[in-house]
This record gives sequence, C-alpha cells and structure tokens, in this order.
Amino acid sequence: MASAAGGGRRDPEGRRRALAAAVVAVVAEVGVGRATHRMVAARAGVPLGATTYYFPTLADLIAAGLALVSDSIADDLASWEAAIGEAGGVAQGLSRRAAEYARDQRRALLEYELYLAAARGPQLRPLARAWLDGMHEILAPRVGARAARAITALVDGAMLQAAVTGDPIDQAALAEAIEALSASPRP
Amino acid sequence: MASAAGGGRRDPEGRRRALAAAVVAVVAEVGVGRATHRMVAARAGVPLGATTYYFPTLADLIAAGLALVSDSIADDLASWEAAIGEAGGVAQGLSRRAAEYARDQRRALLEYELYLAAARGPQLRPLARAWLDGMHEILAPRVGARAARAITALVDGAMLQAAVTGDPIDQAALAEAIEALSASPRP
DNA sequence: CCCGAACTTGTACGATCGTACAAGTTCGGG
DNA sequence: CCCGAACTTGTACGATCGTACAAGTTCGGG
Repeated sequence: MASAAGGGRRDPEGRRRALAAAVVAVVAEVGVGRATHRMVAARAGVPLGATTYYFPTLADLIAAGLALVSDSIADDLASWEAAIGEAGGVAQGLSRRAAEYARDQRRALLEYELYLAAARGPQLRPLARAWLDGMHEILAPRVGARAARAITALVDGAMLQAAVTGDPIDQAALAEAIEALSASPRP
Repeated sequence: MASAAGGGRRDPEGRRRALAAAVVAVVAEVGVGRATHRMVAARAGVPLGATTYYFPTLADLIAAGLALVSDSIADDLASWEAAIGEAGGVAQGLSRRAAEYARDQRRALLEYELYLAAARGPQLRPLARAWLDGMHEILAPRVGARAARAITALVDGAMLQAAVTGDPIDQAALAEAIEALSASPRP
C-alpha cells in the first residue's frame, strides 16, 4: 500500500462515488422504479460498461445510491439535534429545522420516496428506522417518550405535505403545535 | 339506445372497470414506476390487446387506475366525516378512523405512493389536494383552521409511519395528541 | 524495464417493454 | 335476415432494458 488510504490508480474510488451520487440524482428525478443503468452512467459521465464493472447488478448500483442517502440522513440527525439544542427550546429549533428541510423539495421528495420504498423491500428498512428511532432518541429525553412519538409524527406529516404540495412550512404554526404536544400531560 | 345506460354488448364497460381495478392492484404491488401493460392484462384476466383497445397508451391505462383510487378517497372522506361526527368527539373519532385506515397496510402504502407521485407529475395533483383540502374542510369548522392543519399533519404523519413500519397506530396516544392540538389557544 | 492485475471501453446478447394492426367474432338496428 | 360497427384476439414491430464480455489501456511491484 504505497499511497495509503483509498488507493487510486486512475481513481476507481472516485468513480464509485460518482456513480452512487448519480444514482441519487436519477432516483430523485424519475423515481426508484424507473432508474436505469444507462441514465446513471450518463449522469455520472462514465460509459455504460463502468456501471457493471463497479456494481454487478442494477440492485447493487441502486443500493449504493441509497447507502449515500442513508448516510446523509444520519448526518442530518446530528443537525436536528443541534437545532433543538439551541436557544428557543424544542419547538422553536425543531420547527425551524423542519422548515429548512422542506425548502429543498427535491431532496425531501427523494427521501420520502425512499422512506415509502422501505416498506416494500427490506433493504431500505434501516433507512426508515434510522430516521424514526433517531428522532425519538433526540426528543424522548426532552419531552418524554409519548410526546416524542407524537411530535415525530406531526413533523413528518408537515414535511410530507410540504414536499407534496410544494408550499413552504408555516414555521410559527408548527412551533405552536409542537409546543402543544410537548405540554401534553401524561396519561 | 335500446338497453339504456351504459350499453353493453359483450360487457365492455365491465372490462374497462376490470382493467382499472387491475391497475390499482398492480401499482400497489410493484409501484407506479414498474407497472406494465402485460402485468395489468394478466391481473385483469384479459389478453394484452384488450388493454390498448380500451386505453391507447400506458399513461391512459394507469390514469384510469388512479382515477379509481381518487374516487375511493372521496368516498373515504365521507367516512372520515362520519367517524368524527360520532359520539366521543373529534379526537376519538379521528384516531379510531386513522387506526382503521392504517390496518390495511397495502392500501395505505398505495395511497401514500400516489400522494408522493402527485408531486412529480401534475396529473395526480387533484388526488393530493382532495385529501388535504377535504380533511381541512371537515376539521376547520370544529377546531379552527390552524388546529385543523396541525391535526391533518399529525394524522398524516402517524398513518405514514404506520404504513412504513407496519406497526399499528397507537390509537389512545393519537387521540391524546389530537386533543392537545384541538385545545391549542389561538395565536 | 516489464508484466500481471486493475481498470476502461464499446459492442453485443436475449428478454421485455409499449404499441400497432390484421383477421376474426359478436351483436343490435333496419 | 344481414350488415356494419363494436369488440376480441394473437402476433409482430422497433426500442430499450440488464448484463456479459473481448479487447484495449494503465500502472505499481519486482
């Protein structure tokens, strides 16, 4: 191992990353069901043959893209936690972060599509779980398990609606609703 | 016009309906992006040629199926309103109906997939709007516009999560959350 | 220097797709 | 009775798909 981490004769690792990123772009554009080798290759700027060299089957290729999204969701969770930790409390931080998230409609749609696709094929299950459990882990210590689950559903619904309609999230209204759920008495 | 409404030589209208219903089944199984003429024909029990006779293009065929779902959502809205009108108030009726709805995971997934697909192609926009506006129309007179929107988001999120995870909705917890949002003071 | 492994590229394969269509069948109106 | 419109059916078309692979090219280790 001469040049250490990653190797890189003609930058195969870069191609692998470029292909995975191209998968994300293509899936965002046409949906999981319509993504093809050729679209991904064109988007990544590599010949068709390169796709099957790095990823033997289409399922492998798409899985590589989804892994990328999965990682970015994990990163996202950290930023959600940071937003909530800031001044203003859970309701302010959470609603601000949700409104920000929904502003990138393209990405929001992609993630919700994958979120749903997780129900059909088990290979995406971890992605959906990461989001739900991650949010619960962040919120539960601050508002209790029961309110955490309700707030996660509320925020999920608000972001889904924003992604579908294209309308921005009403941040003040969402904050108020989160507040109402946080204050809910125990059963 | 001898036999009046619908005509019906060898039951063409029945075939049309069978094809539309088959589209719904196929889309529910493999998703919008992977539904094909041949799958729909096989499911409907008609030869391939019949699909293009009744629906010139694949888009027409799929649109027919989605129209069916759209109609059933309109029917659903009536039953949501009925559930809310029953004894126990908004929170009880709504949470009970949502839990019922989520019990049919297959149908819930189908509808959420179409809901999302509405963001990509404008031909499904009415479907998404029908749901959002319909719920708002039902809830707003009872809890106010602001709470109506928050509750719709909450219920949407809860049903989406149930559809994705396959877990049933915690009806009592949802009712409690709806209650909290209904009682929220005006801004 | 050079050689084998790693990578690249273009082309080709059978399968399946959406769609077209010719030839048959059925049926109600005149 | 019968004829044309409505419907049925099977087959065939070119396009596109996932995947395989032979022939080249590059590059680091010995």
